[in-house]
Amino acid sequence: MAAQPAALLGLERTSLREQAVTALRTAITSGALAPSSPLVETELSEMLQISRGTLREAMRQLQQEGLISAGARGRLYVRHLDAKEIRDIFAVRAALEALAVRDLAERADRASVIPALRESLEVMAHAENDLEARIESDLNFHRLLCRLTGNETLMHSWQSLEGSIRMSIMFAGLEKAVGNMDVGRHSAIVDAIETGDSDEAASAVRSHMSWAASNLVS
Amino acid sequence: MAAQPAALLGLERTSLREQAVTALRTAITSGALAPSSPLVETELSEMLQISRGTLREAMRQLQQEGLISAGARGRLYVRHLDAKEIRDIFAVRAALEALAVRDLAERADRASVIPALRESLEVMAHAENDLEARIESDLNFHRLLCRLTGNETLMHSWQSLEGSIRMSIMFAGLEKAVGNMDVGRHSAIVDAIETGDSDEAASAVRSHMSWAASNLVS
DNA sequence: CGACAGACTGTTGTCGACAGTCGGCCGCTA
DNA sequence: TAGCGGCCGACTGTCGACAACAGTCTGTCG
Repeated sequence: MAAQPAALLGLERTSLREQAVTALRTAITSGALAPSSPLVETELSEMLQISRGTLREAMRQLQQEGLISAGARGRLYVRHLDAKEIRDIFAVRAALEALAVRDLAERADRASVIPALRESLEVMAHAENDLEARIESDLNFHRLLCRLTGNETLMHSWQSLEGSIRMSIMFAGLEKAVGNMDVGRHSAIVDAIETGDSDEAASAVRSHMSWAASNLVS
Repeated sequence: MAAQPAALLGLERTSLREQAVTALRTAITSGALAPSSPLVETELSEMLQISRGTLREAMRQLQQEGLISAGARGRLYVRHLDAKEIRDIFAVRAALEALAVRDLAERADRASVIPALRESLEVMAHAENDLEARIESDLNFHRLLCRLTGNETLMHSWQSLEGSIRMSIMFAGLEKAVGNMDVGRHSAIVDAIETGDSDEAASAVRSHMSWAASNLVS
């Protein structure tokens, strides 16, 4: 997410709230803020150098994304995931992505989406050694599956889950997670879409997800 | 979403923000706030008699739920749905609920969830004349499907969609919507769960949803 | 020594105000 | 009269301060 070169006309202007959202999101999904640790408004607002009101809006958004959970009396905590929750998250994710690939595979013009997917796989293959990069390219691929459907609601639901997915990966440890990012496995999904076999595509996604979840919680 | 009876010990202590959220939600899903109409903070805060900061938090939440969409320069509008978006919403909904019923049908103790579902159908059957009540009981049934799985993530995702579903119903008109609330159709889903036929249950949900969506946009 | 009243502290809920920015109106000018 | 520049109203972005409430500590009294 590097800053645009500000190509003359079209400046980069993000509100403090947005900046706070991304800052908190990465802080949580990177483990800088430990799970179950309390999120005190006054502390965070001072750390981020923003007012409490602005911070509150950002937290409300993260809460809706499932990265922050509410305790008694409005108190907020970094969400804690146990093994069951990780499985649950991946079950929902599987359902959403299965819908996506099924939609793509059933299209008459499905050939037009293949190049983008193959290119995404290419990027994934080139990120062999960098753990971070592999994870990012993996998530990019799966996000792309949803985006290509053009179903805004699906895209929105998936993105609401993205934070939880990242937390799952962090919770399990990066080493375990990269085991899920096999290019061959992903390639099978693209192949199924290309041949138009929607059942095969959906079941490939589902088995991929259930395997990934088992791998993470093992 | 009627107010709880405040059952002695455990009073009704809802923050202004929560009250604002539900007030705005019902205002939007009931059509009191027309789709695409601009939501001016100063106006709304005065109407609801709350400060802008409190209102902003509420709006941020509704935005995440998909009831409010953002325009240029932070301006917010009531979301507008076209036919395609309604179909998309119901496609995602179908995927989520198919996951739910599949999960329920594959349980060894699936019999334990049947009574609650049957009772929910009973309520639906008794709300023959009241359009509002039929819609509520229908949504209650579908929400119950998700809740019974015990999958918090699934429940959360479904609820994020609930507002959009209500908007779809309002957009299409209540008369069209009630055509989807046939007890027999819903009963078929419960039957499939009871017999443990997960494929049948899932496909019943999917066909129910695609029929409902077609009906709404017709 | 135990228990209870009271002050105290930490934290969230809520508010009003100021500042920045954009679109539109109006008058000036060539 | 068409173009141009500046003023004005309308909103959102952001902030700091006050109020309320629960939990904790402390001192005192039985």
